Amino acid sequence: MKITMKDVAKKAGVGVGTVSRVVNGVKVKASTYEKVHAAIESLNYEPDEYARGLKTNRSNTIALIIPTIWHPFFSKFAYYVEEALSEKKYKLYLCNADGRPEKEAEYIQMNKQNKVDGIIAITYSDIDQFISSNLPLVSIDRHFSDEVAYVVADNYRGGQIAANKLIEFGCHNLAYIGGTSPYPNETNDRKAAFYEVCKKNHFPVKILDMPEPISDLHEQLNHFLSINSEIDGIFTINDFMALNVIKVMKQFGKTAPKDYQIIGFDGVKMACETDYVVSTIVQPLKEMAEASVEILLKKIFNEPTEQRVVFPVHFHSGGTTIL
Amino acid sequence: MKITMKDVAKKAGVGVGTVSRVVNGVKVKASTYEKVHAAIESLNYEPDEYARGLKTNRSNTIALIIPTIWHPFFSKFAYYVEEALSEKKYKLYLCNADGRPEKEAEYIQMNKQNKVDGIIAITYSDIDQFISSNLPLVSIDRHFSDEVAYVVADNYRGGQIAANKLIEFGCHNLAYIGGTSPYPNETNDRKAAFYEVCKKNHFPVKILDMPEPISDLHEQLNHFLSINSEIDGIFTINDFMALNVIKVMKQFGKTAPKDYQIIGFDGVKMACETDYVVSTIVQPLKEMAEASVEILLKKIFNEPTEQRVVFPVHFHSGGTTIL
DNA sequence: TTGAAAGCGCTAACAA
DNA sequence: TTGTTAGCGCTTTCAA
Repeated sequence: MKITMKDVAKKAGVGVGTVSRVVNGVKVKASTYEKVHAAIESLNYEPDEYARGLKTNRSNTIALIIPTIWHPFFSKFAYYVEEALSEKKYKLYLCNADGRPEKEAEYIQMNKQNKVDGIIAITYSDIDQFISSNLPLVSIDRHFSDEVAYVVADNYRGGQIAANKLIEFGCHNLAYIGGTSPYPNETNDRKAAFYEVCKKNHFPVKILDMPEPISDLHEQLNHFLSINSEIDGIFTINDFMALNVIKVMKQFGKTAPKDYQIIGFDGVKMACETDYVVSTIVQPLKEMAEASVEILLKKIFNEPTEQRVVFPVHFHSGGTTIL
Repeated sequence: MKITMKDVAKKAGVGVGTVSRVVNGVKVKASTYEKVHAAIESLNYEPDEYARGLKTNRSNTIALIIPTIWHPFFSKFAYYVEEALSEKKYKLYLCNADGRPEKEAEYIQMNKQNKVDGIIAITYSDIDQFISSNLPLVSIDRHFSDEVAYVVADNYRGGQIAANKLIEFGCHNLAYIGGTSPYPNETNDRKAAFYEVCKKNHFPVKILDMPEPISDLHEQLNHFLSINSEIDGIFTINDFMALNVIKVMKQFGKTAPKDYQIIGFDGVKMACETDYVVSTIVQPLKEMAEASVEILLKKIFNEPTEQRVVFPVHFHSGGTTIL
């Protein structure tokens, strides 16, 4: 049998309202508190969250929508989001959307169903239609509309830093390698900034920009790198692309940083205690996760909040550049 | 204003019971269905999950407790658990317990609060006290009691395979390097099996077994490997330990598989499309995740189920062995 | 300060 | 086949 407030009330010799007050920390007479508290303890009472949620329209739960948790960038982000939420007594629904916009839509619907109070999303699919202006939503790396808050790293600055570092490290023939999502997001700034800095400094720069989803990545890299064999400084859209490039270059007998240098983006580490896997432009994911949570909670409580927060990035060597 | 069943019923000119039937897929007259369906669509009605949960005592949610999502082994597991649950229309609460048993306990309590229907846990802390026999719980890699189901890889066989492979690959001086959790789990079998096979084949074998939490890992490895410089075949408790060993060996000027060979355990890959990072004993994590979900759902529905499922492991080369 | 009571939106038993 | 209704366990208003 399930213990309810009624049981506690009867045992303590008070009304259910009083039990509710004690449970919710509303002030009651000290002696009443003692009685109720004792009854709760002895019955091992736990409030039913669903009954509470029905009354209050609050679930104390938010959903995190990401492409896949099985990727160090997203799992690190999820890690910090969960940490921050846990501190505020919020629970986290995990959604691996992975190219299924209908799954994203489903979680967004859950806001109307009272199952989630808000959503943090890293999404590259076309879900604009599902996003209403009164849905508490924080988006990462992508701008939906002026009503949707978003948190982003300084992608533009990142592209500049990458170009400057490669030039500083003595590269002469630069290249950018990346993919472009069909739905615009701010990661495109990385390429733009890189290109501009190269041009401004009169360095030749080749671009390989593949529309996503990318097929025959390996082949395309192979082709691009073989017809442009003079390339000695590469900037990639992210660290995983850098790893793929490194693999292809190895087949050509080239290793970094001896024969060329390469800088990725994201600052991927496998886990908390491990090292960066390539030289990279690091996004402050912890801070970004915490900011997302903070903004989302403000939205949920209808407090005023920033609509766009930009975080600084920095270069970190991972052994694929000379420094 | 929130749209409720009452609104739908009024609009469709039926009773709320009928709306409920339509929503839950119970058979009604075709014409009634049409009317109700049309009303639902036009009002954009979404059932309140909390009201439903209050009645049914079901949340269609389960919690996944892991040490940290920011680790490819756990994030891969979480990925497949979420996939399997999503298929069954279940939602997943993510809990990074990370050495905080009180956090694990909190999620276990949530079962009583009706917030979760069951739990899948990978835990190395002392939570036996919180686990009652009627809690639907599936444990990974660890046996709690005969009432708690658990899913495990064939750790013993894994240790045997590792020893046999190293011997087959020509190693003569073997070593096991691992850590031991204060709470017993089946990963200890890896060491035992490895040791036995080495002994049976009359190969010398050195053991470095560090009690967790491990302090000065680097120093301990350094010491062990320098006083046992003859070692040319190493088996580690997991892939991350292998990576640490590789780092230390590099400082001694030794690289695998040229100067020694090393096999880890787990089969860690950073993400779906990437490669294994070391030669390793692979656990079939996808199958284990799916089995966990299946068993848990059976427990939730009070169906009979296995209490212990063991999965086979296999060797996979990741370049730190000659084959 | 507290008890009684009215719902929150839904499901399911019962009656029609 | 369908409508009516009694709660599920809680919060919160209103009186006392």
